[in-house]
Order: sequence, then C-alpha cells, then structure tokens
Amino acid sequence: MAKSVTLREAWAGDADCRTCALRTSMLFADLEAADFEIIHEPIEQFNFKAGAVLYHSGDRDEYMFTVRSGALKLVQYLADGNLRIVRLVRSGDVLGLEALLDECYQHDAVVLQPTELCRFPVQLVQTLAHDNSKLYRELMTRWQRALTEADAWLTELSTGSARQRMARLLLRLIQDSTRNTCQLFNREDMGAMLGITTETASRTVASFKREDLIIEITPTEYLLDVLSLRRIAED
Amino acid sequence: MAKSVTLREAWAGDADCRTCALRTSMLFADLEAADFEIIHEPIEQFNFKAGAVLYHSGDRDEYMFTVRSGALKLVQYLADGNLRIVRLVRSGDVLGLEALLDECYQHDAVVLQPTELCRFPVQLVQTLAHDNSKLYRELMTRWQRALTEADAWLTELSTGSARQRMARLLLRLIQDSTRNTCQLFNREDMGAMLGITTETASRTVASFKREDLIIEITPTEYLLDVLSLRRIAED
DNA sequence: CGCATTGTTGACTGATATCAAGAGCTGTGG
DNA sequence: CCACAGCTCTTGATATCAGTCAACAATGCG
Repeated sequence: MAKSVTLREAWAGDADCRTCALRTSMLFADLEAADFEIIHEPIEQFNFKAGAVLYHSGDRDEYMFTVRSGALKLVQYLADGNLRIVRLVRSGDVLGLEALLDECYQHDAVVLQPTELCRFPVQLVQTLAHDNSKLYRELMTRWQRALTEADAWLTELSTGSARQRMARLLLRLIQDSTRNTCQLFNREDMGAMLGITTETASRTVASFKREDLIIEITPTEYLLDVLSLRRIAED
Repeated sequence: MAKSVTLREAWAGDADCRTCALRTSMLFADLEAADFEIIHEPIEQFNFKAGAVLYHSGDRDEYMFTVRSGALKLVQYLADGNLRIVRLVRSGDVLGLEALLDECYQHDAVVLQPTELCRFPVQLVQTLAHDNSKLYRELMTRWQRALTEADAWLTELSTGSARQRMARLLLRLIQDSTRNTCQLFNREDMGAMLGITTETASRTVASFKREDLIIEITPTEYLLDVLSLRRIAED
C-alpha cells in the first residue's frame, strides 16, 4: 500500500516564482513582474517521496498544482476493484485543473518518483485570469494537452498486443532524447498503464531485455533501441 | 468507405440562435440578446447523413461546431492501420475545440446518425470571450467534459472482458432513462469503441440478445435489462 | 432481382490471464 | 554481520478468452 505523506511533512516553504527555473514553461509564464506581488504569497512548494498521495478521487479542494520535477500517476478505479492509470503528470505539467471548475478531483494522484511541486489556490488563478486572457488561453492549452494525452493513451497504449503497447510506452518515456534513455516503472504500474497483467508486463520487459531492445545502464536507467522498438510498435 | 458529403450539400441556411431549442445547453447559453446581433450572421447550420466526414485529423481550419441532434464519432488511426473510436459527440456537445488554439483537428469526425449541427468561426468565440469570462468558463467546462469522457472510455470501455466492456457501453448509450432504451451502432464501430474485433462485438451482442439482456423493440431501438447488464459490467 | 454490405456463426489458433513457485533484493532487528 | 520477513520480479504450466479465417445468412440498395 502507498504510504501517505501529510502535506505538512512535505511542505518545503513558499515558492519563489520569480526565480523558478521552469518559469517559461509554467502556467504563469506570461505574467508581468508586478503580478508576482499578488501571486507570490499563497504559492507553496512541497517535496514528496514515491508513494505519497497528493489527493484522492472525489476529494473537493481549492488547489491546483504545477509539477517542478518528478512524476505522478493519475489512477481511476472500476466498480470491480480493477484500476487503470489514465495519465502521467511530469515536470511542467499542471495538476487539478478540474478544481478550477469547482469539481471534485477525478483521480487519485500518486507520486511515482521524488517530486517537487507548487500548490496554489484556484481563487488566485481566477483573479489573475479575470483581466488577462493570455492566462485563459494558457489554461485551455493545458486542458487540450491533457486531452491529447488521454486520446493517445487510448489509441497507443490500450490497442494492439502487449509487445506493441509496451514498445509504445517505452518510446513515450524517453527523457533524454539525445541518448535515448528512460526510467522504467514497476511492473504493476506498467501493467495498469497498458491494461495488461503484472505478469505479462514483466514477461514483456524481460523479453525486451533478452532481445537487447532495452539495456540496463544503471539500475534506474535503460537505453532503448529506438528503431527496433518503433518497428514493434508499428507492427 | 464513408461517402463524403461536401459542406455545400449539407448547408441548411443561417442558424437562428435566438430560437434554438437547445440554447440553454449550448455554448452561447449565457450571452445577452444584444450579442446575437454580432453572432447571428456567421453561424451556419448543416444537416449531415450518416457516413459524412465533418473534418479529418490533421486538417487545420477556423471553425468550431455544436451538435443540435444526432451523433458523430471521433476516430484516430495507428501507424499500423488500426483505428480506435476515442469519443462520441452528441446533442449539446461542442466539436473542434482544438481549433480555438490554432491546432489541427486531432481526429476524423464522422457522422454516425443523421445530424444537425451549427458551424461558427473561432474568431467569433475569441471576440465574444474577450470581455465575457462566463464564456471562458463555459469553454473550460467543455474541455473538462471531454477529458472526463476520455478517461471513462479508457477505464470503462478498454478494461476487462468483452462482455464487461459491451455491457458498460450499452449502459452509457441509454438515451431515454425512463424507458431504458438505446440505439445500437454497427458491430464494426462498437468493436472500435471497445478495442475488440467486429466478430467479437457481434458475438457479444448476439449472446446478450439470446440471454434477453437486450430486446429489440424496433429495428433501431433496444430495451436494456439494466440491472443484469450492470451486474455484468461490475463482474 | 442480383449485388454489396453487414451480421452471424463455426473451427481453429494464439495470446494473455491465472495460479503457483521460486529468485533476487532490501530493510530490520537480534 | 547475519537471518529473516516482506517485497517485487521472473518464470512455468495450464486454462480461457478473443483473434483469425472462412462460410453463409440477412439486409438494404440500385
């Protein structure tokens, strides 16, 4: 079971947006310096360990989040107890957009890797957006990005054989595109992303290793044979 | 192959939004009467027959649409030629939100049932939204609705056995909730929605019929045994 | 009334789920 | 430092569900 971490434990101080390295890719990228007087105060930064739960499906709260580094999974449960991971949220992504519309959070948000994120009140976004249509556009872009991602998970990661799905997942996970390396998740999570069992995920990864399609560089970093994987992905 | 219908053939005149029966559920529900002077002119209404293609994935155009009646499917293709239906669009839904962000359409939009829809230029929405944050909120709500729908298709319609998926699809298709009836799509489309083959879709529907879980009332209308289907859906 | 399309069904095959056992790893406490 | 408990990962044997290929029935259209 995921060990829960209270927000207090994860609290890492107030954020300094002015000096945020990710500022240009963040939600508030387009704001003027003057705006930071308003927004600085209520933004707080948190550091989470793997397994921490940021929020649960059905919770209603007035916070949104931006991820500075790390990764989270968005999980949904079925009536029969099964679960699917419906999306990954990574550095630069926004989390909890639904709170802006006063809706419940739609997923469990669970930390996969050590994660730094900033939390800010929905009210702040509403205030800033009110006379700044650039921010509205930025918000809509985030929604569209999530939607494109959701569609891709359906067509790429939930269609075809286990080998095809796994190959497509690995290709999506490439971080450092110059070196074609990526970090694997545990088999259970990979299964939940692809709609296959843990055992099939394990067998598929193991078989990719034996065929040298993926090579362990460090325990956490794998080198991908992108061309071969792409051939498998496209059948 | 879908027979293509040109927009000219489908043109049904300028829309009269003032008297639109769906006005309260439509995108422009909150606008004042005065606004209709501006918006009336460039909105046109079209009637499409099943099989018509509204737009193709990758097309870039400056129009959005609202569906007055009928249904469309949003289709995405994989590199290996396979396809998935990623969402249905029905009465009251908005289509082509991505055009608002100057992006290409992300799917093929194909008419499933005779459909009336209104087309309006992106520019109009931008103009109206500029000093009307209610419209922005309405737009974000539409995006969130699409996203929730996309997530549900992944967890409900792409997870579990063919019987479970089909049962969940049928339950989603209920139109008239007092009578628990729905209209079926052809087996190929149902297969593409559920990530199963046409044959498996056919077998599953046929077996539901034999078990009286669905009963044909008219050639286009089926009565559902909701409780039993729900039991199957939840395993 | 044919012809084309869609739906149904059968036989067979193959991929993945399931159940089970063991291997490898990590952290804990004696 | 070692032994052990609790994980996750891997692998094997078997069962089952769905895919594939093929034939034919039903339906609709010109």
